[in-house]
Amino acid sequence: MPDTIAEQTRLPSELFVDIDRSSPIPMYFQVATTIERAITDGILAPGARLENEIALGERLGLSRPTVRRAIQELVGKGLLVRRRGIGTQVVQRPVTRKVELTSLFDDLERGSKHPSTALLTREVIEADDAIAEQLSVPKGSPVLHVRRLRSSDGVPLAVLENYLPSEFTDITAEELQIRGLYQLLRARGTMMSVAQQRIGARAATSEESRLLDVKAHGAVLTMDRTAYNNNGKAVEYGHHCYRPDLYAFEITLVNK
Amino acid sequence: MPDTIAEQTRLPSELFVDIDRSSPIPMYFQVATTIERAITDGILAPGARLENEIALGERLGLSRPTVRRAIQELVGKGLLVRRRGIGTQVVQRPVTRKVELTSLFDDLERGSKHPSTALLTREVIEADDAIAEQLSVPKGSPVLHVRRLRSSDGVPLAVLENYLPSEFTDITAEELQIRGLYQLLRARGTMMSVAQQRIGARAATSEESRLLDVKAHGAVLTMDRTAYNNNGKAVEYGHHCYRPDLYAFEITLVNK
DNA sequence: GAGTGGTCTAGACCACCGG
DNA sequence: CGGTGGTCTAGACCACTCA
Repeated sequence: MPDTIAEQTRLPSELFVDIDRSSPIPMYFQVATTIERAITDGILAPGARLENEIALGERLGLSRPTVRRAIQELVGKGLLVRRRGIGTQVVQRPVTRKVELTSLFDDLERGSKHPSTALLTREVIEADDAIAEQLSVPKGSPVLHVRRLRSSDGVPLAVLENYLPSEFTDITAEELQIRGLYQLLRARGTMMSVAQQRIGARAATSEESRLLDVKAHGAVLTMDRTAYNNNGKAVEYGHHCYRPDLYAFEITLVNK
Repeated sequence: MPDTIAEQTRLPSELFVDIDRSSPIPMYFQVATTIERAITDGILAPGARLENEIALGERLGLSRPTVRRAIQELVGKGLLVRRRGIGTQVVQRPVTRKVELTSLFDDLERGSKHPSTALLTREVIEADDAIAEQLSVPKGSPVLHVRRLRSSDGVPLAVLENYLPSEFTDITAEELQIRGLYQLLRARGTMMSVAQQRIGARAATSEESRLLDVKAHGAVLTMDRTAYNNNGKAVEYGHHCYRPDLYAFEITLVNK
């Protein structure tokens, strides 16, 4: 059975009543979120074919590039697929989208869980070779070393070890207790822009198995990350260690 | 020390002599790869500030949207960061970009390692609930179940377990021996378009520790993936299991 | 041949940033 | 204030797919 062309689904115009030309939110973004909601609400069924860009643009009073960008946004999220000469379709997803306990680090703080953090270590040290290289600072320059235990609903979830360059060595233990590291950096005007992560696994150290309540030499999930601010400068290096039965990373890959 | 504005680096025009208007390769792509090469070659140093879009476009005889798209391509790859009112800068990277044994699965086949695959199982089974859901096929419909041991330079690296829907049940054991699964699908006209991955860790089963030469109940890195073709249809579900001392996933995250 | 997405142009106005 | 990127327009031509 070769590919059959799905019936084109015309989105009801009522969906788009919320788009507001005078809003500071870009039009392409408003259109993208509207279509995304139509997908998650089931108005656009999995496999359904979308209207073409031109027609959609005329209905919305928007130019083709703007509509195109909105659609491209959802292609990048992995919700739509496009083929030249064919059209745009909704990706076929499993019906039950259960995600359980899941995915990337910040999700925890957005989710309905109650995260808490215990500060294990806070010290200013001199950067050794490895840290100096990761942060692009001279060897021996002062860096803040932080070690925390992150829990969710009282259950220990991860041991977080981080190194920050000298401009952050004044971050206090009190600040670290109440707020996440990224919130602290954001409050200081540092916006994360790019991060490189490396996800792996290994056996737990004896301290990790004690902290995380994992059996001796049991498996832990690890993530090493170097993050850069919008100036291109490295502002954080972290080595994190997760309980594998409570944590996983979810990633969506697009195209090739 | 607040942000200082880096000196603007004007890329030598000689770099762009290769761009070819009549080439089928899009202009934005040619420009993007040229700039990317300038970064990796060190012509654009980490932290260097790029020419603005307009000026670059005039020099190359290209419109601003085209140049913009080229730059955006590299922002998406995490090589550049942009700030309104400021400009575009190269991300500060650690000088030694050693990646060791690394990253996502297909890399292995592109790399200089010598991959080999041993077929452990090939059978057509009826989809149980979990498989049926992942592949969006009816429960009980025939699916191809494949289990392989992937090695690199003779060292066992991963146990790969895959399920494919009925249109692929005719894939033979011989085909699986000599070519990767994705190459087989591509040869049949199936292009992967989107994939959802979930990366985690757990203790190895006794069979896995035997196959991968990992000690009993040692840690393994796992990846579950559902891949969709450019029609939005699920075409593969896989559960992979990696030796954690030889394998890790590298990811670059952009923006927020 | 008709319909689709992929690329490209030549402008325009705005928001944000630094000096 | 001038310079930057962020958004948007209204067209154009092409490559690809299907009937």
